[in-house]
Amino acid sequence: MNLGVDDPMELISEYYPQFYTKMVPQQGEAKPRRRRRKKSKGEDGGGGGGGFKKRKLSEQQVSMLELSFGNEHKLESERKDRLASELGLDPRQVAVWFQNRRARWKSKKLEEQYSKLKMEHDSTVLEKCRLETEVLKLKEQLCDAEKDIQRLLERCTDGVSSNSPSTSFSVEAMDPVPPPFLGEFGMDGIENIFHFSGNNYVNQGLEWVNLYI
DNA sequence: CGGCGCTAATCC
DNA sequence: GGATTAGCGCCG
Repeated sequence: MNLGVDDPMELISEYYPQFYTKMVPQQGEAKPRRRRRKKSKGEDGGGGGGGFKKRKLSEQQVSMLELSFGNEHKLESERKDRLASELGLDPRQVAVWFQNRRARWKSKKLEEQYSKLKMEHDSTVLEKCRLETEVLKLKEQLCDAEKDIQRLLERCTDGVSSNSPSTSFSVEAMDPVPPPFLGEFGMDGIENIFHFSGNNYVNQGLEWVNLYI
């Protein structure tokens, strides 16, 4: 977002860097002092003493580096050396600054990805919930339709001789026990139901169920 | 070599 | 206490 630079002087510094940075003496004075004590390993003798103050880069230096980073996150050694001399820094400092900056950029991007993923997840959970209630609703409709069918069948078979084999046709077609692969949705005899009721809404509404079976 | 991860040290 | 600067070790 912020390509940075609210101060026009910093833009000028892009074109006259050596001039500009000369006016900004390193606030701690003291030339870049590396070699810092850390846990064990390779303590090269020499002057390795104690009082290293950590010099902070000046605002101008940082904004120049930011500008440069905005153009290109990688730092080829030519650019490194040029930047270093323009800013009056050790090339190593420039390299370190870019490394740290890349690390910050990466973790920021990671965080953005995370929150984006989280939002997607949340809305997916919401959608799942919505679909589950829809399933419930449709199951209820299905149940009602089955009851209607049952009632109509009973009405049909009432006045007719009960031991005629021809009367059992639809009752058997309406097997009330769902086949195992349809179990959860109880879609037994579903074609018969649709033919019978001609309920287009239910028909369309259940189309998606086919995706699950 | 330079990059990166990890981490200490330091600044604010 | 988070941000910044830097050292160290490892990898390609």
